[in-house]
Amino acid sequence: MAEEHIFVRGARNKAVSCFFIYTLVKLRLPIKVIFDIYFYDLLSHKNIYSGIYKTKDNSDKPKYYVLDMFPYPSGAGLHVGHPKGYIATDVVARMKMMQGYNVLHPMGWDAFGLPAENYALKNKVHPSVATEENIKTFKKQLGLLGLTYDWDREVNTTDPEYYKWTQWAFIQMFKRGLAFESYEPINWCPECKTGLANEDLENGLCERCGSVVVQKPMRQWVLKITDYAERLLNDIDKLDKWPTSIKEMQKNWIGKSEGATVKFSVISNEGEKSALEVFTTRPDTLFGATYCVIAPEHELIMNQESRIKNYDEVKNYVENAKKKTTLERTDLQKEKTGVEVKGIKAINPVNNEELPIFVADYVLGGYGTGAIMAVPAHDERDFEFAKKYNLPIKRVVAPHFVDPANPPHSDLPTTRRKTIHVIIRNPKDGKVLLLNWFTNLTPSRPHLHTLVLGGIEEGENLAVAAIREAQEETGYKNFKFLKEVDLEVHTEYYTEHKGQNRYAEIHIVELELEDEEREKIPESELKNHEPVWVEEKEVPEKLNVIDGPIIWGAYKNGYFAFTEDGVTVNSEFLNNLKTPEAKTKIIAWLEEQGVGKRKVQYKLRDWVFSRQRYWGEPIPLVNCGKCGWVSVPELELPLKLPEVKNYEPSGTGESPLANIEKWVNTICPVCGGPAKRETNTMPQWAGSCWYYLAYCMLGKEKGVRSKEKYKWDKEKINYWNPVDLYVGGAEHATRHLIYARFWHKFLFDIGVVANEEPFTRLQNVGLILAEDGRKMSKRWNNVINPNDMVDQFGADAMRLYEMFMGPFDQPCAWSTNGVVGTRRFLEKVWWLSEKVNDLEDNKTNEKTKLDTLLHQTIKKVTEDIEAMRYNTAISQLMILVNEMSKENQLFLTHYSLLLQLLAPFAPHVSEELWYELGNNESIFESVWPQCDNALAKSETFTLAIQINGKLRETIEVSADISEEEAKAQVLALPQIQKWLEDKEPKKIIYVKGKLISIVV
RNA sequence: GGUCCGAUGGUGGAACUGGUAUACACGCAGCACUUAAAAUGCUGUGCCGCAAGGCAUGUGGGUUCGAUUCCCACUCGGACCACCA
Repeated sequence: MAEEHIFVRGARNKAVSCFFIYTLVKLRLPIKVIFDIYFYDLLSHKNIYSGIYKTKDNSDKPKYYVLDMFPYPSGAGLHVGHPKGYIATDVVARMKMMQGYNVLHPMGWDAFGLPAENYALKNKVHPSVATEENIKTFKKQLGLLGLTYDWDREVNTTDPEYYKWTQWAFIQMFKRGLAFESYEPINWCPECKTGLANEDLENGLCERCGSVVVQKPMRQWVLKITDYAERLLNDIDKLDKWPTSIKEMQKNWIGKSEGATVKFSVISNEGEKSALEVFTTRPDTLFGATYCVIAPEHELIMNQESRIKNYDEVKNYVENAKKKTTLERTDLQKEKTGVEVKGIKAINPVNNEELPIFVADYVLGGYGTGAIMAVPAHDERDFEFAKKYNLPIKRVVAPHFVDPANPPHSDLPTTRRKTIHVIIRNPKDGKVLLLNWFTNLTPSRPHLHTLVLGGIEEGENLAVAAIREAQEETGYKNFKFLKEVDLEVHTEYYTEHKGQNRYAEIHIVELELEDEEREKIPESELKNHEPVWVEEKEVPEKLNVIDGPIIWGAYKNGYFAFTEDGVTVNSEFLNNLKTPEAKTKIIAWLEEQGVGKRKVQYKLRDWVFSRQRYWGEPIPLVNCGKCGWVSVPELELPLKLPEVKNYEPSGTGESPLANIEKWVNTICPVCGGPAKRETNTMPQWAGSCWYYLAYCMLGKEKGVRSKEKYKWDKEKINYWNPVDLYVGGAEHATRHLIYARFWHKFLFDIGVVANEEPFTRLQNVGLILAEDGRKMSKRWNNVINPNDMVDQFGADAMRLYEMFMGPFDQPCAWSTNGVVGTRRFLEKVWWLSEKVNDLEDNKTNEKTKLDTLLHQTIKKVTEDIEAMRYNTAISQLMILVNEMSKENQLFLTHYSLLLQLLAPFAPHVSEELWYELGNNESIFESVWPQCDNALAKSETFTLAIQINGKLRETIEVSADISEEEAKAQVLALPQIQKWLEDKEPKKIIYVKGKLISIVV
């Protein structure tokens, strides 16, 4: 009842505001007319809207479930940015309603959380009291906007009747081993005095309060979301109506990597053996491992005092690492540090090399096995560490290229040979000698430049080969060998001048020209290429072969960590295999030898599900000395949050609930013996994991009243789900949207929901920024309150503006001037009603220009709302209204169609005008207009005429003009003749319905 | 550093699978109504040029009869992730 009342008054008081009355008065209309316009339906039509926003669970109509991410009812109330998403779903809901769908569009409150609890701490009031107040404010604000929410289906996560089912799902997980107790060190926020999940961190800081988070080992409940990692990842591909950005973010967050574990044996100075297992995604580089690194938390250093020679040093390092905050540990500017663990060595299983073991905090305890094999040649972090501590770097992967300009011919055999590339420098002027290849030899590449290069002959060393090639190809006689560049490159290509496929194993040597003494270059060389001296800075540009940049880069900057795929070298039985094949082969070998196996690793961690705070769902478990952890019997649910005097968390890792002895001490539901309740509560994200199901569990049918408020009615749940359209902020990509997908998949597995994914289509709302381009915040004093906007311009103008301001999913700065614009538009629509002349209606069957525009508008608005391109839908409506304004009178049918198209955006004004036209039922009970394609089709179109790609003329032609006719008409035009200057057109391109392009 | 996205008038933005760049709105200017102002209506509004015309979609190249749209390189901005082996 209440909201119907608001609705009717909304139409009068808000959309048709005092401002409007003022206009009427100014126009000196008789007072009675003003009164009529303003109050008439309040007196007599109060009931025409009743019931249309009540959702029915049984209907012959197809269902449409449109959902908003429900808000946390904060004390600050809504600002103008919050309702953007709600307005958008409301537009869709209203259109779908008119299109004959049974629409569910509900709203609720995600009300557990720290702000309410902190408020309670400060003011000594129960969090539920403040929450209730805030909800009232929110509801009032939303009510002003004329949203279609069915408030009979309002949910609240803090309602015991609601969290009963949150607890129920937890118990199901517990029973299936998906919830387990853990003592791992976790993120601890000293300010909020609670443990946090990985998802609750922002750059190593607490997402709530911004405090520095520390690692603290403590007892906690953890949900095994990693069991679902593979399915959560794979099913992303099924979500074809989700934005790709969100899908990418989820993929990255789950972070699947495929690799292997490798067991290194560890041997102490005294000959004692143990093992060290590492995880690597590059088992193919095993021959290149030059040391191992373990995380400071690694068990190898615990209880090993006797074996580790420098135990004090190691212990000291580990202690320091523990003291570091997460922020310090992940600071990338920081240099890597570490300490060698002396007295023990790791044995590389593949070649029995003894490798030193380091402890360093660049290896994370919580990922993989907490230990790595370091391959500095092919990993940037290991490379950095190895450089710093002077550890050996052994290359085992060579970059591999296939020259795209001259790929090998598949019908020819390939000659493989060791090749030398020679960088020759003249010390006098610093120039570099390149070979310039003759164009007739390399027609596919007219300006080919290479280094001096050639094959290494049997028994030749690099220096000898380099000097020999340099002499032969350049004629200079005296060179000094400077160095070999530390890189081997493999390149495959086709030599045009020799007609062969080549596979070159390239070694790189630097020579210096000693003097200018020079012989004539042999004819055989000179017919292919000529040597040219090039300024050093021009080399990168000139050296235009596929392997040029990497070779020159290695020469200039020295060796770098080559982390890409390539070809394995220096690795015995793996030699000459490309990286993927090498991986397969080494994994097979490891498994055969029993020293390793294939392993898939995820970045996603298990979900730390305990909070040491008061305002959350109690975890429904009891601990019995005899039976261990036992779940609360389902019949006793909900396990209600007890009243407490002091909300202050102890900070010791116990929740405030621990102090309530009466509540804590209970009896074991299994053996009847004494037992203690779990005192941790659930995290804020728990309640939002299934709320979209709760809306479907609430429906109140006449005469059917269940004792339970929420009833797990599978029929109803399966009728409405999955959600057809889900709208909310992108910031939930890796939190709520992963948790909810996990929770839903679990519910699917236990057979209580029918589909595997909860949200069919997801749409992100772009943030509304303040007029100054910053985020709206009390801090900047730039918050705009929707209530003020509604008072000043009316709810419809505000709704319309938020939908018009830009693409829906993009951030956009607020502009109150923009609201003035949409307000003006609505007034134009209002005054158009004066021009409606129903007597003339339908008397003529002639198709008018307005018919065409109107039906084009129907098509565009329908498609645009469906695709959530509201800004262009509204601009089309504006075009239509501008056209209608030019007419002296309007047909009733035309004007009615306009109102129907406008209704989802501006429900108050449209409803009112609809009534003024003499309709007795709500505009939202009318049927959404259908586009008549025959009417939408234009009789003529503007043909553009281009000459040499430039627009020169446009002419209006009949829509069904033929190609020949069009060409003839165009060529006959004197303006066009002028451009052609008597020249014969080379080509005439005709694009139907668009243009003619003449090439002269 | 990685991944993704974006860059169009004074401003927010439009342009379907390559086909008339700047729709729609804001702002600005002029005119009408008014004693005046506001409101409203009409007209104009990318840049250079008297004009014919030329130049313009971050910068530089390429493909094409034709590129805001496709390809390559770069610059700037935003979002997310960030020592994940």
